[in-house]
Amino acid sequence: MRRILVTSALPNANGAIHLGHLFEHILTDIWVRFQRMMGNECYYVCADDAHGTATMLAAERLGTTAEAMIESLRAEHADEFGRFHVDHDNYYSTHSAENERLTRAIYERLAEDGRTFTADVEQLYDPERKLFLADRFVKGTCPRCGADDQYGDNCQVCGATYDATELGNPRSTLSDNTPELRSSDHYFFDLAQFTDFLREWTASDAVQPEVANKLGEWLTGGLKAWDISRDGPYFGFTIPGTEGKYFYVWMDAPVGYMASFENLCDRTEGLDPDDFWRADSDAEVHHFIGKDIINFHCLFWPAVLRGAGHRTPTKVHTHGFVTVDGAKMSKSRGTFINASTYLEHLDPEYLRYYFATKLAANTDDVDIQLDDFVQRVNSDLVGKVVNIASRCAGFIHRGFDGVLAEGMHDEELWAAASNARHELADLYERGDVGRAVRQITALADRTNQYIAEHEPWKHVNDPERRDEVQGVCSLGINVFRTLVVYLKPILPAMAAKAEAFLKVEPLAWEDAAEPLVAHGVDRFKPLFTRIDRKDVDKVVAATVAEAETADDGNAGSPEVRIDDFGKIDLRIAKVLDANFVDGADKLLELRLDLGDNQRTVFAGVREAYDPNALVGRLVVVVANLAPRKMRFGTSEGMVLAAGPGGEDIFLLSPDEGAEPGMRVT
RNA sequence: GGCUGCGUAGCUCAGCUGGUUAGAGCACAGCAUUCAUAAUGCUGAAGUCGUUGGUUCGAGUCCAACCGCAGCUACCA
Repeated sequence: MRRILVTSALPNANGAIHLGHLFEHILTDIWVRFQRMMGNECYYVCADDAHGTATMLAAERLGTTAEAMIESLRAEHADEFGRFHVDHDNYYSTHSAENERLTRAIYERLAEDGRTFTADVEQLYDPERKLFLADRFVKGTCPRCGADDQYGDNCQVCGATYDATELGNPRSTLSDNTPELRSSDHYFFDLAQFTDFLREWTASDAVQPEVANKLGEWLTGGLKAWDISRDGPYFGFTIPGTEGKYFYVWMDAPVGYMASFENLCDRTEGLDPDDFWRADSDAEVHHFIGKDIINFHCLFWPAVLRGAGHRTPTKVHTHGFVTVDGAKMSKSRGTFINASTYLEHLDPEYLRYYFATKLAANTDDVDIQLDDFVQRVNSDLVGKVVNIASRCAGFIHRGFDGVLAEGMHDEELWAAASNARHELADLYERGDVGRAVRQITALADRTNQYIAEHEPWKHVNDPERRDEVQGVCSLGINVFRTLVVYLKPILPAMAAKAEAFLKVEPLAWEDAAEPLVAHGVDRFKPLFTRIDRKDVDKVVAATVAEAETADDGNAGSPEVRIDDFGKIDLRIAKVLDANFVDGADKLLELRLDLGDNQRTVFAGVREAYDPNALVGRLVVVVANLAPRKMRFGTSEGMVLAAGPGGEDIFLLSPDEGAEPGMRVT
């Protein structure tokens, strides 16, 4: 028996679970369920990746603490994966005591052995927000082609790569201020020391060939040291022996796999993390990741493990990205589908099956075609596989008290179905699930042909041929049973219903070796209903609607024309009255004078302004904003303010002389 | 720009180390059938295998260039 620890990449703790995450977790879960059916001891852990500047900023925007935000999202993520039948043994967070201890221990070991060093780094700093700016938070002019509005790492126009410090006219995307150059000590992991080891490791079968090619590019180019520290403010773990220095999120994220597993071990008798992670462990560790993060998992992580005296991963399984109808997932097209939206309209097993048909052991992108999705599920599962049981069960019940025949009516067909377990196991093991599904549906085709050839409906009333009818339908049900075994890693809920129909214990892989003979089965009830294309359309429509109401205040705004701006009626208004709103911790209710009319507007400025201080002052409002029903009443406009939220909100007001009702142009 | 991968019937894909008229499923058309969640079976139509050159007795399969798509290009998670 193999002992296997499996992980999926850690979803970010500042966003919802969407199709991309589901693809990865479902494909991992299929592999895990297969291993368990084979009788292997297989643990599957994951966690939310909680750390980083982005988490900190997202929490600020929401006006809450990072800890509160990540815990509520963690619970939500775990619940949604569960509803897609993704069977994590533990869904934890990287912001945990276990992870902090493990990350520090690994770091200290690396530091003691001379695997790390410090160096002075010059970086852009936003004096207003008081933080060092990562590349994505700086924009400016490309130093090579002069294109404006480019991010701090590379130019979208000419493709040049550069340091953020080389940008012309840099500005912070967080505050729009001009950042200043500051230097700071950074801690580095000296990856180059592991070049020989990594060359060897990547040449083993630990990674797919195309991944090895990609890694070869970095290996021959020479490995750079990894900057594993960040200056505060940052949401993460502090580096031991420093002040205001934090571990970069990619230092503690993969350690989060170990931490999640350790947390599981703590509440599981007889399970010891060291059995899986010590250097000479004979257990297996498998990581499932997307191709965007192979450098972290196939260079950095194995080197860190090696340097810290742990075992290295048995295998990193890399997959491609999900596209929908041939294009990147898009909110406006309604294809950036969140788990929660999908669940409102469709059965999770539809998606699991469709993903399975697309799975291969390569890094190609996987395209979801919505029409194809509906057709494949309806035709393969309902029309072919489930149909076999559906059409045979009636005869067995009407003529034979629901009891299957003693022998196999067609030995050859039975052997084909039963023996397929060897090759299918091989395909599952390799991750070539799409090919496995094709072979499974081919078996279903063959079985439907077989039933059509023997026409049991013609002979069921002929006493001479009763045995034949029972034999044909019993074999049909037996083949169906093997198909359930083979599909069970993909369709656990359908398999459970089929097990109830067959009146058998939960099926294991080797159950396909022997048929059911002289065995009573239940009456047949539908195991699976067809997808209605209309429900798919509802998911798309709901996704579009979500995108329209979403607050994307941190995204870069598209260019607009003067007439676009003209559509917005901005007016000067005078605050007549301002009051707290019962039950709302962020809102104030404002009564505004717009010259020719008065309005009630709710503004999210409670944490920043005392209502009494607002009465009498002039503000700017969007006067033609569609009225919005809120929990506490209807808001008839929007008061303009700037700032990230919480206590840092700054109302706009006009210079002396402006009067209520004046239009802002 | 560099790099990695991909480009085969309307759609999803299979074609291993080059070798007879390029395969399957879905969709489509016709026929059959009615046991089954209008499910199933049979037959058929449909491809200059991204383009152009090359290697070879012979290339979808190897090489080169080009075109198109996706991704990566290391302090974005």
